[in-house]
Amino acid sequence: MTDKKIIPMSDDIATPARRPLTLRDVSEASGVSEMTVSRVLRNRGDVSVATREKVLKAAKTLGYVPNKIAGALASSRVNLVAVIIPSMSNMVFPEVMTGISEVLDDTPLQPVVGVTNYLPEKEEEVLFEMLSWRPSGVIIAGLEHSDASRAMLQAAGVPVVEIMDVDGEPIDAVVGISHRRAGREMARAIVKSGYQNIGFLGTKMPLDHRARKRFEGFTEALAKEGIEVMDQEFYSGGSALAKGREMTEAMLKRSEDLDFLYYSNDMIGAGGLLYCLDAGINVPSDLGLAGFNGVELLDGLPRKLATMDSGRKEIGREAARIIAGRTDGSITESGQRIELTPKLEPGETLRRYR
Amino acid sequence: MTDKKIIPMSDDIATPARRPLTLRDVSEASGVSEMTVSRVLRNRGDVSVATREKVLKAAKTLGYVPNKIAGALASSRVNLVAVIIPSMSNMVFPEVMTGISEVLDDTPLQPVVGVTNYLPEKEEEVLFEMLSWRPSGVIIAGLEHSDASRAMLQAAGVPVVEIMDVDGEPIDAVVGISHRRAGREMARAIVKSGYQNIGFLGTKMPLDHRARKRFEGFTEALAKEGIEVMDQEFYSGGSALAKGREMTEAMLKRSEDLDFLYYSNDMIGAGGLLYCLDAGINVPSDLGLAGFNGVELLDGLPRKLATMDSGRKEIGREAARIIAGRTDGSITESGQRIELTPKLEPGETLRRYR
DNA sequence: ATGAAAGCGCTAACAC
DNA sequence: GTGTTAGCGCTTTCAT
Repeated sequence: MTDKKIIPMSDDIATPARRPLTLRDVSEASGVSEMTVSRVLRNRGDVSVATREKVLKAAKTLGYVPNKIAGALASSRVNLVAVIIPSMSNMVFPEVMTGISEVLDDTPLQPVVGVTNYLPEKEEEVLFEMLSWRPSGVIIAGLEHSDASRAMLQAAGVPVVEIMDVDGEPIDAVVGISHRRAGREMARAIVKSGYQNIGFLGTKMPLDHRARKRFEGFTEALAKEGIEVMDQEFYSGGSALAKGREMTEAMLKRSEDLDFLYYSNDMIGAGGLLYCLDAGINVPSDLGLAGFNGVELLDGLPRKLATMDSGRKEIGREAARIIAGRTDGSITESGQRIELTPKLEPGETLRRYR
Repeated sequence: MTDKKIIPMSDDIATPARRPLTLRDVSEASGVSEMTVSRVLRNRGDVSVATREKVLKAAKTLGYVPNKIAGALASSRVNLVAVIIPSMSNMVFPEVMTGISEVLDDTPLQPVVGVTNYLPEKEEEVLFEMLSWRPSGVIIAGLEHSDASRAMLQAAGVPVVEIMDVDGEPIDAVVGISHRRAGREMARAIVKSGYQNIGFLGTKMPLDHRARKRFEGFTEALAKEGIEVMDQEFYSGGSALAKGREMTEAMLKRSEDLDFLYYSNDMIGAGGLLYCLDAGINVPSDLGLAGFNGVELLDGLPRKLATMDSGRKEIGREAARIIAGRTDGSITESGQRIELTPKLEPGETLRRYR
């Protein structure tokens, strides 16, 4: 085998399709008009089985991927739903997304996520960016938005669902829980269980309006019982579990009389719980603990933390249902309001609850 | 004041802009041609300060939001990067996203996420959907794709970066760690620490190729030392922490001689650790434990779990850098390969390491 | 520094 | 059942 044939590698073969394929390519390959090709590819209108198959075959062999940009411009229909949330890394929004996806998966709609990091300016940016894609609807966390953001949402001319929170004035539809009420109910449950000296531990987040509202509801309900929060501390950054641990230790050391700690989220609550167990503190008889959110992630802790389920998945589902319904015309009204009930989960860190 | 003027509320005022505003509206409002308005709004070309301000003012008062659909079609430039990942709910991909966003935030590019749930068919769907928006690049988890998916990626004519894993044949660029090597190194560290009777606990996920490769590397390295995995178990669904707990208990009960447990991820590892501490098992002297991923979330556990950092954020960053560089022309080559080194974090659950 | 014309790739609306 | 025509709202290109 001395004389091997040398086959030059053509660039055209090595590098596939520089120019993305268009309908026209499929049209030419199948000998069917662009319009009919378009019909086949979208399952619109009547097309004979014969041509349909010709087209499908051509599209497949060419590897045609339709250009939604052009389609959207021509039809002024964009099957995207903008979902704007403050953060992706805590446990709550992934669950909301799950709920949204569950519902949208049965529709032509697709969620697109934007993250604001709890910053109003960033929210404006993200919103502007997303609206410039002309989505079919917007799902946005919270009721507090800058004037500019509210104006954009109003002018967008598409359904807007504000989620998570119902304490405030919605722009259009709203799905969530009352965080004020959640705070109040937790306060009542704690007092009912016989605790009196209550500490609060939370995130240092002036822009986390929902945490703030819970705290307000909490202190308000305590005030009605003549109780004041005995000690409080706020953190920012770092691992929530570790922070919960540290803050709990610090607080218990400086305020020895505390018999209950209310955490603004389950993760720091879990950290606190782990600290208490390590330190040999008797939970819940000497010290009660409660968090917020009801994150499944934490099932498996030595003791189940008392918490209040915020119904995140359900919120996502309901919001998506509203968008889907109003997009496909099955819902014609606007401004719907769905208030879910936060559910107390007493767990094992709340003494003789009831 | 008996004769109040009654000002009828016009629909035009109450209901803002049914029709989204166009460049033309801004043009008319400002008395500047559409073309110049476009230039101002994109900071392209020379425009006199006077007209620039006229235009900006008109755009702002009208509340104009540009239509990217039209812009993208006209310019055939879409500043989106498709990011395709198997799951959003575990701790790993949110971190990858953080890395990606960090880098893309300094560019005009924007990530758009699609989730495949570890299903190849779903991956195909999501990919098709995303490519139909003609993104500027694709970041996709893993090296295993269906033929159709590979074909689409190849034909897309945009930079493709496969992330997380480097054990296999990339389509174009690749950024990740060798999971086989991660498994091998963990095996060696365990043996070096004097453990002999090793159990494995993982997810029942035939489609999680990276977990599979780790396991393969692990057993391979053990085999070299003449050691076989003594017991193994796989779970699916439920809270990872709780599952780790249950599985650990079950395994330790049926295989009493075990002196080490290797978990396929940190969450089930943490569950196992919590069980052991509850059960009064001496960790790490009687039983060693290790997980995988290095999730910061778990800092704050009673004992720091041995793990191997998979460098998720860095992977995200590097992938984004490649896409950004190739999009803006500062990188012209393709097919780059970046292998990061998984870093062993011995924590406190690995006896006399070294 | 500004404007006019053409067209991106597709679909709505209307023929046939 | 299939084809033709005219845009969708922008940007490119070329003219002025």
